[in-house]
Amino acid sequence: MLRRPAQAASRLAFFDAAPASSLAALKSMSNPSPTGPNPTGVVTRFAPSPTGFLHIGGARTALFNWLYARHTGGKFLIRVEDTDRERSTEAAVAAIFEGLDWLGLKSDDEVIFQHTRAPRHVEVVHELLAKGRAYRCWMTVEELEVAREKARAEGKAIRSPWRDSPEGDLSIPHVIRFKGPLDGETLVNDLVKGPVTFRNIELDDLVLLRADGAPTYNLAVVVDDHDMGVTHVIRGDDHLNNAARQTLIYQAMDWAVPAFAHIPLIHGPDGAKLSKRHGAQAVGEFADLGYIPEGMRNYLARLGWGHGDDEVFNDEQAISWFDVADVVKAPARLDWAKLNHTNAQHLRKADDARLTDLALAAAQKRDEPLPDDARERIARTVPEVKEGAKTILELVDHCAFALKTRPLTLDEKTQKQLTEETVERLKRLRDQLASAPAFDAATLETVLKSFAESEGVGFGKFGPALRGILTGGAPAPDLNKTMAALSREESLGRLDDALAPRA
RNA sequence: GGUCCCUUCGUCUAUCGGUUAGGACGCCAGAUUUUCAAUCUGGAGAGAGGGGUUCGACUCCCCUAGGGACUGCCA
Repeated sequence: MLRRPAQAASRLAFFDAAPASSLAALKSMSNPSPTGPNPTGVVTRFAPSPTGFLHIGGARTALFNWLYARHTGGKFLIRVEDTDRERSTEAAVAAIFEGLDWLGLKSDDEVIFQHTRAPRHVEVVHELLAKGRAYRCWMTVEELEVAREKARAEGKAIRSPWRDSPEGDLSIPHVIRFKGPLDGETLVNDLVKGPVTFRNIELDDLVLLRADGAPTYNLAVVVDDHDMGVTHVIRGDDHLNNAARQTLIYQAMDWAVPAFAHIPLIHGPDGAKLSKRHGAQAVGEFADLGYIPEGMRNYLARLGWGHGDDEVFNDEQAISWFDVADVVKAPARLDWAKLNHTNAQHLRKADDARLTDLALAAAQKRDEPLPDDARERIARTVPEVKEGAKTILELVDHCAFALKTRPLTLDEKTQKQLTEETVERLKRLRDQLASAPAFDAATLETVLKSFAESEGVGFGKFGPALRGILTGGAPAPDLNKTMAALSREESLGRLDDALAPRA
């Protein structure tokens, strides 16, 4: 049932490579396995059409393909479906690869650009013609419209009168259609939906080659999937109907039909098809909102697929557990709250240095000016605040208190708390802090506790004032952590600013 | 209109003929408390409706309703 990838290799070699302008992108996007063995023979592919950004639903489709390939020890390939030259743009190609790259999904072989394979597609069409499984059709647009209306009224598939008549004038532009069987039925044994049968009479004779000689999608996918040795076609369930038509083409060519897995689309929180009004759609937007790739992968994997009670897991676990057959049949809704939670779980596990880089980059995008030592400040603060942040953007918010420069302006609430008694007490605390053996959160916790004890008061007597002085009212973690994040010098400085006798 | 797909707490899911229908997010309450979070404990919350099959149905079958896809010389 499974075709060896080697069988496909020779075919592909005969086509020219992608446009030079895209070569750089290709290099970075492909990650050919050095050895190349593929014991299970599984080959999956993600085949986006470059007419826009990488949609979150497409990203999940890519992820499922990738997970399944990894799970089976097979290959994951990427093919750009750009047969529609009018609508395909290079900007879109770049955007899609940027999204995939961010998500960490790379092709195991060179990326295929479908339009470069047009000669091969034409070749196959001529084979079908020779086999009597395709025919030339000179129907005009007007004729088609009439036929379509009639077919719709009768509840039948559209048929061309040229199907059974002698060929017309070859010099007049015409399309080439597939000659589908009129009886029997076609079974699509879908891995997700189960067996689905279509009566062949319902399936129309789809156009294989346009009047301008360009191949159409339904033909190109079949030829490319076959030539690339794709064994598992995992794609959106908007293609379920196409699967039957495509199966017919495989059969006409005597090619093995790949396994199909049609996964449901992702809907917006209200259950409607995901669109602009639901907030983000493009994976790039999720990146800008401060989600991190591993959090996104985890959330996306859990959307429409589950493994018992496991909610938060890493790639290794996802790979070992994932199976397309377990994908849920119904469409899932995007849930921002759960995305946030999942992302937060991964954020807290992420490396501090990496988070510092991400937070700094996000902070630089904001309008507020940053101190020269912003990186150092963020680096000190990240470990103390990352557990409370759901996104990188929130992480930056939580670093804000540390990015303020002296002297801080104290809010009214804090100023009111600075009674003579409190000021004197904080001065005593200042001395304790100055002589603390170390300035990490753990040490400071001890210092604060013993100070409160020696003063014979609770934290309530000086905590709020201290906090106000240290943060200027910005949200911050526990006082000991806040001071550790600020450093001894900055903490004492902020205290001195506030405790100095007023002029 | 026709063909096809889908339907368990608000949301994501578990269950694969016998469970007090489990978990997670969110929500509510409490704990903690030096702000905002985070954290911990507890709670409310579901098998679209109707028929079958069966000793027994969320699970199998049929119908209805609702949602969706396709029906292009788009992909």
